[in-house]
Amino acid sequence: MARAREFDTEAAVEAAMWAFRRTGFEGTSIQDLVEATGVGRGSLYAAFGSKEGLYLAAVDRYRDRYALPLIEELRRGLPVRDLVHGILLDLVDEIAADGNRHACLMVSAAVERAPHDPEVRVRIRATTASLEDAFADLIGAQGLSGDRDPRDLARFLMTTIHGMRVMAAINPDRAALTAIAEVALGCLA
Amino acid sequence: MARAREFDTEAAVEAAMWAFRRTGFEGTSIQDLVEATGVGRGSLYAAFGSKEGLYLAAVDRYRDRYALPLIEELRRGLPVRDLVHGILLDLVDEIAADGNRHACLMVSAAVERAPHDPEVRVRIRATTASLEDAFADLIGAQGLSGDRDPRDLARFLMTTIHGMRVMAAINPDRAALTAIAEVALGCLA
DNA sequence: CGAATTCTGTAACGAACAGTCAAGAAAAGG
DNA sequence: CCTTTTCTTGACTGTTCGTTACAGAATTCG
Repeated sequence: MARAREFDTEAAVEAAMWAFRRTGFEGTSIQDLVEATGVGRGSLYAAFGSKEGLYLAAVDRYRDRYALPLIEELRRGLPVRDLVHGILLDLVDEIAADGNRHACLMVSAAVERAPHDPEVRVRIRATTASLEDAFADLIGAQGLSGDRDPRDLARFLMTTIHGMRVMAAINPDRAALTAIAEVALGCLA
Repeated sequence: MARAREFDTEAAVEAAMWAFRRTGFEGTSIQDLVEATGVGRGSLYAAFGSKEGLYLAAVDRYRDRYALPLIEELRRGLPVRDLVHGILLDLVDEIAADGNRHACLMVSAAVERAPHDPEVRVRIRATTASLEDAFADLIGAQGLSGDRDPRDLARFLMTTIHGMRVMAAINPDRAALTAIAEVALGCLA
C-alpha cells in the first residue's frame, strides 16, 4: 500500500550481528552500523527502534541461524560422542579458519550485555537452556551419563564451548583447542 | 621534592578494576572512573596517561592480586585433585556469594579488549600461560595425566574456569556451577 | 622565606555519541 | 492522475565522549 522497503532486513541484521560481535554493543556506534549494513540512520531507527532493538534482532538472528541448526542436529539422535566430537572440532575449525579473535555473539552478549539488559539476559538464557536440553536429552536417551545427571553433563559441555570461545579470543591456536576438545570429550562416559 | 600525591594509587586502580569489570572498557566513561575512584580527571590523566593506561593498570592489578596468588597456591605442590577441587568450588562460592553477574576482568578483557588492544592481549596471554604452566607442572609432577599431555589438561582446566565465568554471567546458579565443576574434575585421571 | 616542582580541580576542547525530524521519493489504491 | 502511506535521506538536536590546558594549592629544597 506504500513504498516498499529498499534494504534486505535479514541482510542488515546479519551485518549488524558481525559488527556487534567484532566490537561489542558499547563499542559499536550507530555510524558503524550504518556503514556495516549500508542502511541509513533513519531507516535503521524506523525498522528497529533503537540501538538496543537492533542488537536484540542480531541476538535473535544468532539463535535462529547458529544455535537452532545445532539443536536440530542434536535431535537427529546420532551417537553422542561422534556428534559432540564433530561439534567441537567444527568449532575449532571455525575459529582457526579465519584466525578469529572474536568470541561468538552469544559469549560476547553474555559477558557484556546480559548483566545490564534483561531482554538480552532472557534471550541468552533461553538459547543456552535449549542447547542444554538437546544435549541432556541425547545423553540421557543413549544412557551415556554413567552415574551423573545428563543435565550436568550437558551444562558441562556448554561450559566447555563457552570456555573455548574465550580461549580462542586469547589465542586462536588450533592444536591447543583441539586438545582441549579431546579432553572434554573424555568426560563423556 | 614536590607536592605529594593525595590519593592512594592502588586503591584507585582497584576501584577502576571493579568499574571496568562491571561495565567493560567501552562502557565505562572517564566520568564513571572519576566517581568510582574519587580521583579528579586531571590527576587520573597525570597518573595513568589515558583511559587505556588505567585499564592496563587494572589488568595488571588483577594479575597481581588474583592470578599470582592462585599460582603460588599451585606451587605448594598439594594433591592436584584436592587443589583443583578447592579452586573450582571457591570460584563457585565467589560467584554465588554476591549473585555476581559479571565475568572476571580476565574474561571480560579477553572477550572485549584483547582482539583490539595488543597491550591487553599480551598481558592476558601471559597470565593465562602462567596459570597453565602452574597447572601443567603440578599435574606432570604428580603423574596424574594418564596418557595425556599435562599441558592439555592444564589448558582444559583454564577453559573450564573461563567457561564457568561465562555460565555465571548467564545464570549464577550455585548448584549448576558446582555440578559443572564436579564433571570437569572427573577428567583428571 | 622564596624558587622549584608536582599535584588538584575545573573549565574547556573538538569529536563523536544516540536519537529525531522534516522534506522528498517511491509505490499502491482510487 | 492524485491521494495516501511508507521509506529514505541528511541535516540537526543536545549530550557525552576522551583528552588537554591552566590556575592555584601544597610540598621540598635552597
